[in-house]
Amino acid sequence: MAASEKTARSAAQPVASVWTRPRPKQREQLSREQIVAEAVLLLDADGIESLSMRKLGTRLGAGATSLYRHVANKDELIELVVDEIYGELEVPAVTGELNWREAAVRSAYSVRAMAIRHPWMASVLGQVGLVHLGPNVLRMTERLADIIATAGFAAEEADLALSAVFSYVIGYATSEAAQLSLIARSGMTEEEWIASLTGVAAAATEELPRLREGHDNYRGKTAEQIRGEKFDYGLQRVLDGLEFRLGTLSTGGAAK
Amino acid sequence: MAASEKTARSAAQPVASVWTRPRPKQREQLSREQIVAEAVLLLDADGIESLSMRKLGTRLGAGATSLYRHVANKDELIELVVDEIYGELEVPAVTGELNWREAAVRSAYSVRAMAIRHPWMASVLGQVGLVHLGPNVLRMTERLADIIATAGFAAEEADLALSAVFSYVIGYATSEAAQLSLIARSGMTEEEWIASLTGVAAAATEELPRLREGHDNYRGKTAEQIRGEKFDYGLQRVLDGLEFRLGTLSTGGAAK
DNA sequence: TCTCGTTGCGAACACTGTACGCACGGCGCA
DNA sequence: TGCGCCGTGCGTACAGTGTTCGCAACGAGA
Repeated sequence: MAASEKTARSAAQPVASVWTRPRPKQREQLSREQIVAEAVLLLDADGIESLSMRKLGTRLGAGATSLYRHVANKDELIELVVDEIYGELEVPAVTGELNWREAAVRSAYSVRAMAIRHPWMASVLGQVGLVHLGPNVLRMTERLADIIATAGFAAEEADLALSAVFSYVIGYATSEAAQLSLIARSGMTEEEWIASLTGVAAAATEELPRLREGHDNYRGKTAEQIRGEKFDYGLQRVLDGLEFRLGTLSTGGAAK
Repeated sequence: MAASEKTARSAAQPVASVWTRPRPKQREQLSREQIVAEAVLLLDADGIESLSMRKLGTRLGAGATSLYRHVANKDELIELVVDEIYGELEVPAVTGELNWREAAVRSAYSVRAMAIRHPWMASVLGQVGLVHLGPNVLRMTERLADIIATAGFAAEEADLALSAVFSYVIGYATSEAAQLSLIARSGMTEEEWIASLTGVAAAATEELPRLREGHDNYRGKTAEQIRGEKFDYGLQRVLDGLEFRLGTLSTGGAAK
């Protein structure tokens, strides 16, 4: 729109009247925060492959290349966006009423909710890694480490334990998110999608009895229920494993 | 271009000699297998963002658009590539000498090795999901389900247990792979990269004591050792959790 | 020998990320 | 008040991208 204003100005109205002047130009400043926020909106709405600098620019009422005054790269923009999203996570502190396991469970569910809210994160995490440490990522990691430490892990083991839980949660959540965004792109509901998929795979699974067994137990539950139960089951097993390890530590036996 | 070549040919060399003939044209048939294999080579060498249809075409001595005779899409190509890589996994069967836990460990290590061999898989898995079932993915999943089943999980729980292990392994391996490919792109060695990173983050971690603690325990080990130990620790905890669950099942108590 | 389906491929289109240089507005200083 | 400068927006341009379309050439079958 800025373009049309300008060409109209110079072509149709060469006279420099006050009224046809370039328009006070608004000059409404862009800001990095604004850009990141709008990028999140666009990503949530249309997914990762629809994020282009030009589209983002016009959404902000700005030219495409204006963004580069506030952001070095598209890659840098994505890093900022990732950290922004990590800022949404709720990692509770361990208190008298909330033991470490409950705190860990809540944090895990917060991560999963984040992945479902922003399914494009799945495609982005594999590219950017988890290590590009924005302030929010750092803060969250610190608080998670705190939960693990209060569980009773010594400093040299806490990092390992944290990585165990986090890997499970991220692995499950990103798989789930990737699947959901795949479904969304297909335009079906989740149940339709699963039906069409099992229909196609029925022939293939004939000589794959185990998979067939697994799928038969899902009757009568919504797909969302299943996903939730699956997540919780794995999470409880991981935490069980860590608690078991704590037990062997306190009784003096050093496990492998 | 073809037009100019052709006119040049017919103009400068109107005689239809055997040697000046249009070239037997080679016509060396492309095949889907060839294309996928070359794509894997290119991905391994230069990473995901260097995979373009034109580049892949020229590598195969073919025009860019010729590939579309054998592959519908770039997306479809990537699906094929993913399945191809899954075909590399070694998932042993449970035997008398190899109990389920050992078989699971070997499978897990095979997945991790795959992710390190092909770090671009990390960026791709988040986009394509794990569900786009090529034959190799199906076969592997079936064999993993088999391992879990022989562990003693009933049909309705086996799927949950499988998902737990798989999520952890995928989560860890993709994080690791993403980190490694990030390092590779930076041109440093892994140790240099870590050093530069901790240097930058030193100021930030001052008020984040837990993170600082964690990092101090890594002295005297190579980065590769650390990654390996971390992976193994989490894996053992997940398997511990599943074994614990098996115990509560056999003694009759139904856990939450 | 002729025809037909299959395959390769050049040209073209709509987009992408991004470098460059110009124009403009507000701010500090004379 | 005037002036110059710096930060900002943005038009233009370039090299690449995925993909479509239509043409040309080939091998096989009639």
